[in-house]
Amino acid sequence: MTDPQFKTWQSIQDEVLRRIHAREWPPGADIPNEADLAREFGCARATVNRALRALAEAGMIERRRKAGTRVALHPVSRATVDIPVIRQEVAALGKTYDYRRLSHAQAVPPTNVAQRLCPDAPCTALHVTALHLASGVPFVFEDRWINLDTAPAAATQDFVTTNANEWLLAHVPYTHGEIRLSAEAASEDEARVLRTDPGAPLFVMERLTWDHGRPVTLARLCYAPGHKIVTHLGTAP
Amino acid sequence: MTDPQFKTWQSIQDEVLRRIHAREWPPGADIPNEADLAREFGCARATVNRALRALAEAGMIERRRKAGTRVALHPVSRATVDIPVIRQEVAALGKTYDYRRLSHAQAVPPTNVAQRLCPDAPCTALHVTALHLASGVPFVFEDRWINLDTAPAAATQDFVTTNANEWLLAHVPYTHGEIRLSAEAASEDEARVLRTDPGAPLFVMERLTWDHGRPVTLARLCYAPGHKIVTHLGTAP
DNA sequence: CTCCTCAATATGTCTATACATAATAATTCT
DNA sequence: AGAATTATTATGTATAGACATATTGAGGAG
Repeated sequence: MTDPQFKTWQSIQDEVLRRIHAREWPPGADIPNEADLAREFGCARATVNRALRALAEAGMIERRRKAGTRVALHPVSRATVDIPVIRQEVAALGKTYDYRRLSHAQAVPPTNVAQRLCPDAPCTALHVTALHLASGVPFVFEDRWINLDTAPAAATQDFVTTNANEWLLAHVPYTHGEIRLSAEAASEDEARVLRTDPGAPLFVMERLTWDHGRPVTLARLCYAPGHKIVTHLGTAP
Repeated sequence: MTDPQFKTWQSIQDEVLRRIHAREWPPGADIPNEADLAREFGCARATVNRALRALAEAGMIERRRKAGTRVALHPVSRATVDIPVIRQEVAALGKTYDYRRLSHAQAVPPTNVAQRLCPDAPCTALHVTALHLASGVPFVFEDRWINLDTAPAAATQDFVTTNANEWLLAHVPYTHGEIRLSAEAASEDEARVLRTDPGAPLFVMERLTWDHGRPVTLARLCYAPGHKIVTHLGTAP
């Protein structure tokens, strides 16, 4: 049953997707193993592996050693979000970027922050608040805590001219992070800084980054009203 | 300079990341080609390719044929968001899922919808609004348009018992999509349906899916106040 | 000087083979 | 029977070699 029309891993990926959509392989079903598929498609196992691995990364199928490969029961679509540095985000809008530091102090983080920034022991932290502007208009209000145990070099910076995110990107590596997105009503302070009304719906992004299990920084970014984030599903943009 | 300590593509990825963080290869710099790196690390070129490809997918480096590989100038962090079917989202919260269709009609989409759902020609579309509930409490208000030229089978469905998203996932394949996230103030209608106050900050997700260049459906999902989306940066969750 | 063609080059992919690893199934021991 | 050990199996990964493909840059024609 060697079919010479499937030569590239992309074409194999397409054929597998077709069978899933056509319900030849319904959700939850096991699909043949790589060796059998390679024989059927008339290609090397590595090529089948490449195709199936890509589909697994996209969340369409689930793979486990020995257990085999099965079609995902609930096709979780996995979207990728590009999160640029704010300076770039502003530049992409064709506006001029400006940055203003509002406050800067070493302090003991409040419990809700400490819980995530230093869950194990009490830590010293740097608290920085700042405003990012797009052509003079408030764009993002940033409220950031930096764990000085993980990033001691940050203590030497006052972040008046250099924004904290860019400095950290350049000087403190991180291995992984977590981002929480939500909609929240503007507080009195946030409304004043962002020049909007208290209660206005704000897009809020909370970022917590880690370096090999050690928390680096927790940033809360409040976007001015009207901000949108665009992400993509599937392969092509 | 063959260094036998780099055997797996993961270890090579780590080493490349280390050099990027250590500024041995600063942002924007070209990095050696695969063949040279393979020689340096004492491994096969395919192994280096695997490592670099993963880094490129993560947005850390940029690769172009002939031009070579360079460290990304602006380290856009690329986060992956898992977007489950709402039924699963509710189930994951330990609540019981319920679905209620509110309206259903074939109609000519308003211009702002038509612009995205059928940019080329006027099209017939199906308009469905529905409410998703978690343990009886309004969870998501859905306002969806379905392009009947792309998905004619949808015209036979009334979506009273089957929710449109799940039916579409099961019957109409899509190749890619776009998701827009924003925070918006609840309108009168939205507030009434979601049992909240007009002006309350709502997390809004607009999804537009395509099948080979043909728009399938445009869905606007308004989450009840308090909803958060969590995403991950880097490899490990 | 500009446009075009062509060769050089780095990444992209495929193949065949081999071994590693995780997880299950079968078997043996207590 | 129940626990511990071993075998089996499908995926995960590494390798060397080959060819494909996109781009760039140089050289030549107009």
